[in-house]
Amino acid sequence: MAESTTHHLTRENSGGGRVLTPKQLEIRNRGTRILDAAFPLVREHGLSAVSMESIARAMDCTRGTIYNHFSNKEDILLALAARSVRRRMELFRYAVTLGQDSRQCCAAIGIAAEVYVDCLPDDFSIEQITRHDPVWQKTSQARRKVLAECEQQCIDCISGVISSAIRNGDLVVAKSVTQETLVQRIVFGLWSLVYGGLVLESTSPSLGMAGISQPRVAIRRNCNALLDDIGWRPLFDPSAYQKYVSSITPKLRRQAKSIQKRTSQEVSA
Amino acid sequence: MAESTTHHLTRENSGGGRVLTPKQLEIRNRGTRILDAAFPLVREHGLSAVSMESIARAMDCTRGTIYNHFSNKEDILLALAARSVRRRMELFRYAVTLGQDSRQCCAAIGIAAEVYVDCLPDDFSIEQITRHDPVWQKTSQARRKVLAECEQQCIDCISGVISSAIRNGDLVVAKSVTQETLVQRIVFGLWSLVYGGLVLESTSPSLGMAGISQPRVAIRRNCNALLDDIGWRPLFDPSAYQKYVSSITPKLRRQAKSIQKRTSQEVSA
DNA sequence: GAGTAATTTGACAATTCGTCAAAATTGGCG
DNA sequence: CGCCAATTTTGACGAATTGTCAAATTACTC
Repeated sequence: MAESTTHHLTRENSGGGRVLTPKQLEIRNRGTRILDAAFPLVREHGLSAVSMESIARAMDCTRGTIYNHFSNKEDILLALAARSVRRRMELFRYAVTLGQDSRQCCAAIGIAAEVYVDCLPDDFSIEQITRHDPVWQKTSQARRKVLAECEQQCIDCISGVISSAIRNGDLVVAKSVTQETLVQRIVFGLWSLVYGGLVLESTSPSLGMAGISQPRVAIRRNCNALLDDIGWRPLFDPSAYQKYVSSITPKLRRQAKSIQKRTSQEVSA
Repeated sequence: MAESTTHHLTRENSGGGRVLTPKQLEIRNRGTRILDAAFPLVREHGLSAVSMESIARAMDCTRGTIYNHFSNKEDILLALAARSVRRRMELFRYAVTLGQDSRQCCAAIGIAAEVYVDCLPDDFSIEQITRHDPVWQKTSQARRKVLAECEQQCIDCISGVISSAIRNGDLVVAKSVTQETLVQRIVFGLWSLVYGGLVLESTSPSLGMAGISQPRVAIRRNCNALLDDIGWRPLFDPSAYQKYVSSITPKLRRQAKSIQKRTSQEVSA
C-alpha cells in the first residue's frame, strides 16, 4: 500500500482471508484515481496552478478524502513521478530488444529517451519538477524511496547493456581501470549527455540564440563520440547509425503511445 | 532600470540634468537591497518557504513597497538568477585567462563550473529553480530577456575559446561540416555533459545507489573524451591534465570567494 | 514652514492549506 | 428489512499568503 493513511483505511482481515467489500476495493483504487485526476491538471495548468481542491473536484470528492491517501500535494507529485519513471523504464527495456549488437542496444536507449520526451512530455516534465528542493523536502521518506528504486531500475537497464558488451568482447576494459569503474563512467556520461541535453533543449531560451538549432543531432553525435573514444565496437558509422535510428524510431513511438494509453497502475511501496 | 514600476517611481528630470535627491537614490538602490534580503532567505529556507512578507520584514518595509519594484516573487527570483549567471560568467572569463593553450582554457571553464557549484551553491540552486515552468510562466517578458542575455554571454565565452582554437590550428574542421556547426556541437556537448552531470550529482538520489561515487572524475574524463574524439590538440594526457587542474583550482576558488563577497550589483534591463 | 507630489502603508478580499468533529455511509447481523 | 457499530466523507475552521488600493505619511520645492 502506497497510502499514507491518516485514519485506518484498511480493515483487519479478521478470521482468515476475507473477500474485500466493494467499498474497500474502491478505496484501494483511489490512489490511482487521484493520480489519474491530477496528471492532466498538472499537464494543462502547470503544477503550481493545481490545488488539492481542483484535484478533488476533478474526481468528485473533497480535499479531506484525498488527504486520506496522500499527505500533501508534493507527495502526489512524487507518486506521479514514480509512475513516469516506470513508463520510461518500460520504454528503455523495449528499446534494448530492438538492437542487433550491443552498441545498437545502447543507441536504442538514447533514442528511447528522445521519444520519451516527445511522446510523453508531461511525464518528462513531472520528472523534472520532482528534482527540486521545494518539492523534495516536503515529501515522505517512503515515497522518496519508491522513486529512487524506479530510477535505479532505469540505470540497471543501461548498465546491463554495457556489461553484456564487455562480456561478449565488443568493449574491452583497459588495464588501468576496473570494469565497474568503466561501466559507471559510461552510464554517467551517457546519462549526463542525454539528460542534460534534453533538459537544456526544453528549458533554455539561450539555445536558439546561440545558434544551436539541432540539439538532437548534437546529442546523438556526442554520445557516439563518447562511445568511440572508449572503443566500443562496432565504431560509429554515420549512415548505418542513421538507418538504424530511422528503423527503430517509429517502433519506439508506437510503444510510447501504447504505454501512455495503458491503464495506469498505482505505485506501491 | 530593472524595476517594473507599478506607480511612477521616477521623477521627470524636468529642466535638464538634475541631481538625484537622497530619496530617489534610496529607491534606485532598493532593487538591490531586495535581492540582498531575499538571497539568504532562499538559501536558508528554500524558495517556497520564502514569502513576500518575510523578505519585507528582512529589510524593514512592507510588502507594498516591494511590489513597487517587482511584480511578484517569481520576478525577484529571475533577477536573482540573472545575478547568479553573471557571477558564473565572471568566473568563466577569469578561467579563460588561466590557460596556456586553447585546450587548457576549455578545461579551465569546466573546472570553473565545478567551482561555481561548490563555492556558490546557492547561486547554482537558484539558476536551477529558475528553469522551471511554474516560475517561468509568471515572470515578465523584460526580465526573461535580461536573463537570456546573461546566459548568452556565458555561451559566448566558451564559443570564443573554441573559435580561437580553430583559428590557431589546435582544432581542425572536417570538410563535411561548417565551422559554425562544429562550434555549436562542442559547446552544446560540453554544456550538456557538465551541466547535466552536476545537476544529476546534486539532485539524483540514485547516483550513489548506482555506485557512481566520483561523478566529478567522470565528468572530466568524459569531456576530454569528447574533445579527443574531434581531435582537439593537445590530446588528453592524464597526468598533465591532473597537474593543470590542481594548479588552477585554488585560483578559481579564490576568485569565486571574491566574487561572492563583492557588493552585489543590480541587474539592469 | 506650507503646499504639492510621490511613496509607503496596512487593511481587505481572495486563495489555498491541513485539521478535525460531526454527518453520512457502509456492511454485518438478527 | 432495518438497526447498529465501524468507517469514511464532509465541509467549516484557523492559519498563511497573495496582490491591490485608498488613505496616511513622507519628501521635496519654493
